Amino acid sequence: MHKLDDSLLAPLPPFSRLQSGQIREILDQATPRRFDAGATIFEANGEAGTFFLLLDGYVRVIRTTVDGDQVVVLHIPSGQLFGFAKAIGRTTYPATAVAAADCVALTWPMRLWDEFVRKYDGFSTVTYKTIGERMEEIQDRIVEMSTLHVEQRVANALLRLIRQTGRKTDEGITIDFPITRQDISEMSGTTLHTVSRLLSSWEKQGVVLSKRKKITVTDAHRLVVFSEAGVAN
Amino acid sequence: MHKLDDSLLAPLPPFSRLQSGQIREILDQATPRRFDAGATIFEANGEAGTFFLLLDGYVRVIRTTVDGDQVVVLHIPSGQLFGFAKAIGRTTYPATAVAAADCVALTWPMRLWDEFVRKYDGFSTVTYKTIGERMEEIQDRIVEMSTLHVEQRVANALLRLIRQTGRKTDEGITIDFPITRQDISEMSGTTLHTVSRLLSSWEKQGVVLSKRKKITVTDAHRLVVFSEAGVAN
DNA sequence: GCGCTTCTTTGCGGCATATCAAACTCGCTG
DNA sequence: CAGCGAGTTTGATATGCCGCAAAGAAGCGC
Repeated sequence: MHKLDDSLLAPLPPFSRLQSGQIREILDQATPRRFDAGATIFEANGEAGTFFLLLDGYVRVIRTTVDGDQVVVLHIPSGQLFGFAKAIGRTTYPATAVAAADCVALTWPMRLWDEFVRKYDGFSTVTYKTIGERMEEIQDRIVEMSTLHVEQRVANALLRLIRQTGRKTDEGITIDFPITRQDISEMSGTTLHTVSRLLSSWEKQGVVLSKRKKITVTDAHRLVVFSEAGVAN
Repeated sequence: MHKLDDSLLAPLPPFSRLQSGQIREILDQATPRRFDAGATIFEANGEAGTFFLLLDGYVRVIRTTVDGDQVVVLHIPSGQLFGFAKAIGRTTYPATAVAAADCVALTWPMRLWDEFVRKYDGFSTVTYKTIGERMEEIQDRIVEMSTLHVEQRVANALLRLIRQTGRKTDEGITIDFPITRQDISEMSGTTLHTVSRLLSSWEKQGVVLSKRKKITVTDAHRLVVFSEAGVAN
């Protein structure tokens, strides 16, 4: 394993206010890890012994019900900290994290969390801002689920994906990791069948372009219309 | 306004580790305020100039959609801090807070937040624990909304209410503030009609007892069964 | 290149819930 | 205590979406 470079962390929000010596210190205590797409990074209610910084890839945070249904709570883009149970006064992880794509992450033992918060200015501020944003997002989800129809929710899920994890291509904006109809149904509280039907219909209308495990939004504006329009189609 | 007593705060989690002198300090900077049931305490996206400690009553946190639908995000019981936008890196409130019952709260200007966090040991720890708990509750709601039927969601909403804001009476556990079918429908993502039908049916079965704006759960155990049972009734 | 697994599409029927509509009841205020 | 508004109940009807079923594609390993 070659030595980790300072420039890896310097531009990221949690570390942006730190001096290069401090970043060195933090890096020296980190253990880099790889996760293959689909791998479980940590399990809900598991002992929270480690916190993570996602360097590359995407992480999907899910919860599983007693009878096996999965619900996607949110997606974490690279550059963000995750698994910081200690920051919210927990000793176990509140949800399961799986690698949505191949991932590279730095990991630290949780006991360093308090030390980081104490020693590094801005570290906790930025983290709590992230928590606030995630909280807002899941609140939006509740409002959506309570008030919108399936079509609108799926449109919103897609819009959220391209906003957070989208990559521009010449055809439009594509979701940067393999994602199935099933995944999208778990994000929007519906079934893979309904998602498939919607995507087919949207594809016919030239709003999206989809292959197996691959979705590209070609006309985000129209998709926004679908996410707002009530019953129309 | 008579002088506030130390013993008001001493037993509450955010202050439990503090010495009496510190509590005095905190109290001297507080402004007590009353809110009538139904009054708006603060508005979503409003300038977050104040944070609150609820001494008595219940606060309902809601979000309103563009077309006027309301969704209840959570209820805050007395003894908890709320409106601490600064703690999650915001300058505006993320949702609207209304008094579900007549309320008494202590209020502080938001600029004191950082000072409190710095000066008072355990203050921030306890707050972040609260945030973690609320986050978990909201996530549970998402899972519920995604996987459960209306009957189960309404049962869960009721159970949550009696757990968090319930008061024992000789007939069962009663929700300690006036609550309408409409309110419950806004908590469970359904309509007041459906809630009314469910409550009627449960009342016939002797599980709840309800008057206008008043609900008492007489058989919580059976209600748990409804919250778990799939299609049965 | 063949077969297997995983993912996707599409049709059909049923049902859980929303929606519409209207009457009823409670508790206030004048 | 009459009149009113807010909250509740209940029925009838409509429909969005799920659940079931089965057939296609697409990718992967052997």
